[in-house]
Amino acid sequence: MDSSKVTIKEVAKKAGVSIATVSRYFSNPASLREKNLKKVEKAVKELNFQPSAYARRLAGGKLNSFGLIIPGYENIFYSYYALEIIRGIATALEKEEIDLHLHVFWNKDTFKTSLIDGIIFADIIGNKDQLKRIKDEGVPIVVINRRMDEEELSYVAIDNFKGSFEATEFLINHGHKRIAHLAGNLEVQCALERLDGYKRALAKNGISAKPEYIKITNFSPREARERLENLFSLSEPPTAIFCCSDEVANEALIVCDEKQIKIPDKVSIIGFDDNPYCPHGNLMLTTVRQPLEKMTSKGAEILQMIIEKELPPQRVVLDTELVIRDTVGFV
Amino acid sequence: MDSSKVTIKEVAKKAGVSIATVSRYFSNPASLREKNLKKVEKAVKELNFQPSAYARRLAGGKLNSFGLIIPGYENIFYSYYALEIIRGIATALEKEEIDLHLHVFWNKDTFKTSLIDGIIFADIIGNKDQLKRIKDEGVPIVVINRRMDEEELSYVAIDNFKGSFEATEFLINHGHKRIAHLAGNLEVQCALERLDGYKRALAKNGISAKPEYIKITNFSPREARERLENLFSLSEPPTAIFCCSDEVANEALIVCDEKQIKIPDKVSIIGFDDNPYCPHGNLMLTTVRQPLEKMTSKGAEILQMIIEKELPPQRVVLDTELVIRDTVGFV
DNA sequence: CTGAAAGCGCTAACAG
DNA sequence: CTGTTAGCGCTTTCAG
Repeated sequence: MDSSKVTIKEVAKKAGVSIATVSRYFSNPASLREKNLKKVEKAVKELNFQPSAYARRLAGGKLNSFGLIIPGYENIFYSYYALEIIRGIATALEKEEIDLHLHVFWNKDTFKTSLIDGIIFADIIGNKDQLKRIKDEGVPIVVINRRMDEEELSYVAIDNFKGSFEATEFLINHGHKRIAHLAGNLEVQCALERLDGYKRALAKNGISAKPEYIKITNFSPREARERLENLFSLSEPPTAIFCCSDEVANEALIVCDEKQIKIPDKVSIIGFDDNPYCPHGNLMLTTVRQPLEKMTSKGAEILQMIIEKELPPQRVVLDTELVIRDTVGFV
Repeated sequence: MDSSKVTIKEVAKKAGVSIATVSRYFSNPASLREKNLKKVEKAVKELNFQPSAYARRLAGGKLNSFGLIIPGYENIFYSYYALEIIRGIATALEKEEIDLHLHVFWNKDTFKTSLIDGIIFADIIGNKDQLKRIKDEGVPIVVINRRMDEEELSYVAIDNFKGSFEATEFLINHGHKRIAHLAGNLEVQCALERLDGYKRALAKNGISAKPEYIKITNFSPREARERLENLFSLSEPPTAIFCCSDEVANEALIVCDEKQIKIPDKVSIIGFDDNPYCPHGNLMLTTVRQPLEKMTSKGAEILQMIIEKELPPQRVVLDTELVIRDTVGFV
């Protein structure tokens, strides 16, 4: 029953045709005469033949396998974000019978491009050199969750600036003036954009951004907790906190709980992500939803297009959506 | 800069040696003369050469790529479980510079075994035929999270029976007699084992298992909610609920919250998983922790061993650990 | 529409 | 220790 060695040759023999015909059966069945088609079909079935992907690739074909590279930086790989990306891409590719070759970039660039037809980068954090190398090899690439205008590259990003701007204005429209921002690591593009959106909204509405209201958390709940302690011990504590992620916002909810600070009466909170894994009791978090699913499906789609026909870099920026729930009140 | 076409031939030419020598440089550098080694090294660097994984494989080498097949059944792929498996395997393989080829089994068996050196199955649910086919092809296999004693297969499983038994006895030792069980889908082996453990603990302690206390939830919080309503409307509602997963247990906590049923005073609850994504406000769930990380690392390790040298099926069963927190009280 | 034949890039005997 | 050579399984001209 060991069919591991079934090759195109045996199929050809069994079907009484040449191996070229068997090959055509897979690549262009319409070009076969009805009779031969049937014969090959039968032989393939009986031998349980599956063409070897690598031999195929070696001979110039496709592997039907996309790479997905996720930065290991700051445990991004262990975050909700990474999870959604993996799911989204896998789900999008499934329809096309394309497999996902998952790779985490820790610090050495060990990715083997010979195992894939194209690559999706989930953000670029600390692996710019890798990106360059792979690009130089001529491998089709799509970058996700990050604008890449400086390069000749396709990307699908999210308008973090706008999302952040809207969220902050939402707070301002509720009468808040003392608005803090728990920012992410500013080496990460989206964190920077979110900070910018926040600042811009403040500026536009004539509120000066106080440095003591801006805290870097690196997206980590634990660090967020420290910054929060800080914020609440200010002589003029903020009445609203705009957080770089739901995980951070969730930590804020917990800290407020502990301190008996009533939400949204005393403090308003907005998150970013719309992460379903962050439900805090009965309080539903007001947050900025990222269209992660759309981003991944679009990314997968673009990569396929690029591979199919040579195209100029495709650039897509997706809008976020403010999801209004329970954690913002009027001041 | 397009190095996509750099082959072993060009490296050989540049280094002034034969392609065989270049090949040896990668497979067994120690066999080269110092001088040639240096020459090849230099050429490889300058040309930025990376051997083609598929050509290598075709010629009898390894791909250094493991497949991971996750059943799509009942959205398992979208669960905490799947996430942990992916992370665990990817992390374990990273050290060995082995890549992960991720594949979700939805309903068609489309997995291409020619893209991997070996396969890890994350449970077998609805894809027994696929397992059989791949096994027949002679591909090295490890099954994770499922005993496979009926087959000649390696596996790393978890002792669900024992974990469940201990949890139920823990409840009994707290004086509970009316203990309900929210079970998972019984087509899933671990769900069945958990139910068995529960029944056995009851039996051992002279408590008869009431059918109305055993509810199937399919691991779904939404279904759990319905069953819970059911349970609480019984003339003799349970004083303790042992749940098949933390997600289900979490739903139980929420429902109790809504119904103002005090935990653990009025009802005790135990989950299964120790899923960090299920924190319910300040109440910490008492639960059975599964050693998922150990399971994945062990699985990856075994697969490597099997590939290295032909071994008889390796069978490992890991213990769970009861994590005592806030949700179980005396009756 | 079909078959023969020339590789794709690499490994692994086999000679030297 | 190193080079030569015969494939690995498949695709793709090129004739027929």
